[in-house]
Amino acid sequence: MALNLKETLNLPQTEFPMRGNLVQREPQRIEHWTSLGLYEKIQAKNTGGPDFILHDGPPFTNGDLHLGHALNKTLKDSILRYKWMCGYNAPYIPGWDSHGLPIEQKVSRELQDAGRTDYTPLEVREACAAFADKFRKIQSEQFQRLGIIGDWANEYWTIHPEYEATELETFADFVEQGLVYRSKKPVYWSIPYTTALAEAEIEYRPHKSISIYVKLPLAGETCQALNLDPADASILIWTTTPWTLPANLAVAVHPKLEYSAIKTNKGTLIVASALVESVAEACELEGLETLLTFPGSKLENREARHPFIDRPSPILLADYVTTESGTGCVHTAPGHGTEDYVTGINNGLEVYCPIDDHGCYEDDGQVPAELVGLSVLETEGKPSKANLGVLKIIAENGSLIGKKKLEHSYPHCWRSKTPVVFRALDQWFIALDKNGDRQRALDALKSVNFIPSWGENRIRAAVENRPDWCISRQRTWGVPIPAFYDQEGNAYIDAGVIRAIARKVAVSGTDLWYRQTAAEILQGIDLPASWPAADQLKCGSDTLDVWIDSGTSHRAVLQKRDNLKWPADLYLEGSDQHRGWFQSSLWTGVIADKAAPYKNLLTHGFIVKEDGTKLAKSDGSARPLSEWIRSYGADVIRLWISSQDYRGDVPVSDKIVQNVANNYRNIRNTLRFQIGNLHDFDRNTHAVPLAELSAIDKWALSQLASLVRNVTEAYDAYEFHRAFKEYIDPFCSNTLSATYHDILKDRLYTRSPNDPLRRSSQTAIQIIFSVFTRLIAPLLPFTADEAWSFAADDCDFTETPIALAEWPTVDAAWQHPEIATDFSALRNFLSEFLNDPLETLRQQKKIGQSLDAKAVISGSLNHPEFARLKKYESDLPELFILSKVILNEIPESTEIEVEVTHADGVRCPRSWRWVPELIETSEWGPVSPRCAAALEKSSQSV
RNA sequence: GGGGGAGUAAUUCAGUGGUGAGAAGCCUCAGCUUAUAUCUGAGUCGUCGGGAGUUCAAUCCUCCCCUCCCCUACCA
Repeated sequence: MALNLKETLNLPQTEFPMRGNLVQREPQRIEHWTSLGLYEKIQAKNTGGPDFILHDGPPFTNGDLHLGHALNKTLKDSILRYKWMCGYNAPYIPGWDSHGLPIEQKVSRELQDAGRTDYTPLEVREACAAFADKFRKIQSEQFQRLGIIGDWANEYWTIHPEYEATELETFADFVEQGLVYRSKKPVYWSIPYTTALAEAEIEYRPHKSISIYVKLPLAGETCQALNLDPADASILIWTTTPWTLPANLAVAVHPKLEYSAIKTNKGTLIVASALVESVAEACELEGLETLLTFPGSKLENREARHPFIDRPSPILLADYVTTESGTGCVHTAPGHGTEDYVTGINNGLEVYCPIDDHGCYEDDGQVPAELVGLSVLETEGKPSKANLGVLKIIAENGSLIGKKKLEHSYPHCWRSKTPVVFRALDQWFIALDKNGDRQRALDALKSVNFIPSWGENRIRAAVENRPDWCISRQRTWGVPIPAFYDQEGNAYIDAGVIRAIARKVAVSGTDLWYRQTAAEILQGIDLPASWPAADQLKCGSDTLDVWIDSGTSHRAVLQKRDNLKWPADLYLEGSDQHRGWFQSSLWTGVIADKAAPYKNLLTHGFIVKEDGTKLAKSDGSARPLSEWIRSYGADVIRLWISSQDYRGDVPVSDKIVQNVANNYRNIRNTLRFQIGNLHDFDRNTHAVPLAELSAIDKWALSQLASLVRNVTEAYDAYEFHRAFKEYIDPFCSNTLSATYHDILKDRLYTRSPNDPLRRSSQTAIQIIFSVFTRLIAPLLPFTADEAWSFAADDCDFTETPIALAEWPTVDAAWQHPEIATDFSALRNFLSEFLNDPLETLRQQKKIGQSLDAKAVISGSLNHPEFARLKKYESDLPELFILSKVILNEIPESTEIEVEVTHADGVRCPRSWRWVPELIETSEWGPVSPRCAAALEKSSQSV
């Protein structure tokens, strides 16, 4: 009876489920890890090991996590899990960044929606703190759901009082070094957020500007000097920001460029000679006649008049003027541009900026009445009222002679997505060149290792190019700039005072600044002699740029905690952080600690759609992380991350993740097969000495040795996608599933439980399983731990999780180079010479499985391939999964000939192998002699 | 405008100056029913982004072009 016979086979037995059911089961494992205190156990295990400090970049706590967060934290987690298994002392302190404009904006809106309009700064801050706390908790849970292990109980947070205190102390260092200054300079200004912005808060987006050509009439003396008719002679400027015209104080020309005075139907115009043609086209000029040409230097000290305000606009020389676009005569508004500012300062012009905090023209007596109050802010791509107002004026007075739309990239506020304006106002800055800090920063980068290497260029460029750091923000949700002002508005700032305040902040947080008067804050603090009395002072209302918050983390965390050290071994963030956190941390490190706070800088790209374009909420491609986890489970998402080359952009789609889910299932079932076949194997009593293993098992262990070496090497280089795609996945599907396991079924299932060959293979499987699960544990922590539990304790949740295991190393006894070479050659022989004929027989319905066939291979022992076959003659039926392999020696032949036919004899109903004859057994009926012996042994042992 | 990265099977990744460009995988067919929502075999799929050049020979080298991504910028 076949059914009875099936019961005599040693089939795999395991409760390890074929399907992971990850979505439901993973959370249970997290609970188990937490209740075990897994993180603490790992730290305890590795105390005294070599240090590896990965410093976590703090995500901003203003919403749910998305795949980008998952990419970042998963990479960190995989690295740390690997390092932990390797014995490194590597504490992981997750961090959070919570100050800043986006939260404040959302909270303000919520307050307004609730009908509140009169809230105090303190109320806003409290609401912001509550908001940040809510999302800190949500994000923490979502990260942990991904399997991220860390010291979640001792996370760092930029709004913790001690953290804020360190930040202020760092700021005191800056002040002490004389780097902090206050100045009226043009800065990026976000109108919706009514605040200055830093470089890192700018993003370039396409923008449609109205570019205009405007005549500025030349002063009489200038016309005389050039011998032009004062009635219609003007200098022609070009600008893409009409609203800056009221702030025009000068026109800049290049001293060495050639300029022409041209008679046209729209008056006599001065433009750069090289641009006459393009200007004529853009302004539809006719009847051109060049009156004279001269170098720009000839215009020095000459004067034009503002096109609609009664004041002069001197002509100045500047080297940056080009003939790439425009007219070669540059509209200069020192309050609205960096270069304009410099030119203005050099020529004694006022830093004039008649725009208020909300982007509206002020009534300063100079701005035309019809413009006062108009906003320069563009909404939904429509021209601003200010632009329209200016256009109207210059169109009416005839100074506008050309107008053209121009699409170009323009700086925008990263949060509100509106165009920023350059606006000069009093702000705090950090001087980056004063003490040679920029050069020190660049030097410090030389000692940093970049992965990938091109990261160095990126941060180097950011450091080289950034102007002095504008650090003041007109916001309340942040760390206040500890500056005081007297009644005349003079600012007072002092390192000693700041440090004393920091000590108070360490206890009560920076709310202190908003709760107390200046006199109260300064109570008990010695003021510098030059300061007025404390009761004469007011607290400033600006807060520090949030990049100082997060940029101080290495000081607030690495330097303050006993179990950490400075500098970090590794920072790992998205490539946008080259100009963000990487850079701000570098500056604070170089200024305050004279060195970079990191030794290695690893960056990853961004998640994009399958077609390489950005994710968007509108088409559903920007789903929150929780949805992905709900669909696939954390391990599949993690495996997807591991399979991607993160150095570039990382594409994602359901199809892509589903492909990875296929790989996942293959790995899972391969593990299941191994666990199931080890159910009756006790390593201590059944293991066969490695030297006595059968050849096929020695081959498998050789493959394992290569795998360990290759995967370890890939992990050391943080190249998870190579580890997985190049080594782990092929090992699993080719080496194990398609080859080794397939071959082993016969011996594992049909031989008696204690048969030496069966025990030999179980010995090898046990080793492979133990090693393989550890190799994948950093990538697939849930599945590896689940399998580990079943194998170790035959339960779902072991008390000694795989994360506590040691990283596997190669045992010299696994290596059998000769067998490895021979067997791969023999398997090649199978696929090259045997599979085709087998498939033909199968198509002809002559055989089903390959065990129904036999092969006759003829050749000479002089032929190396035939000699190799001969060498492993007894292994061949197993290796080829045939019932019989006959080697037919033909001494003189030069070729190997193969004949595959249906096997002879009768089919054993138990092992399905064809044998010459069956033996009758009393209990089981006729079976092959080998099966009969196996059955007898089994019944004896029972 | 400048700089960097990338373009190889639906997809994710390998790879090499030289006979038929690989792995996984998708799809189709078949086998097994003793890993069975698993496993095995076979077939299919790519003008190796386009064009030109160097070479006996190019997917790989050179040049030009196209597309995508990132960074950067004083287009005033």
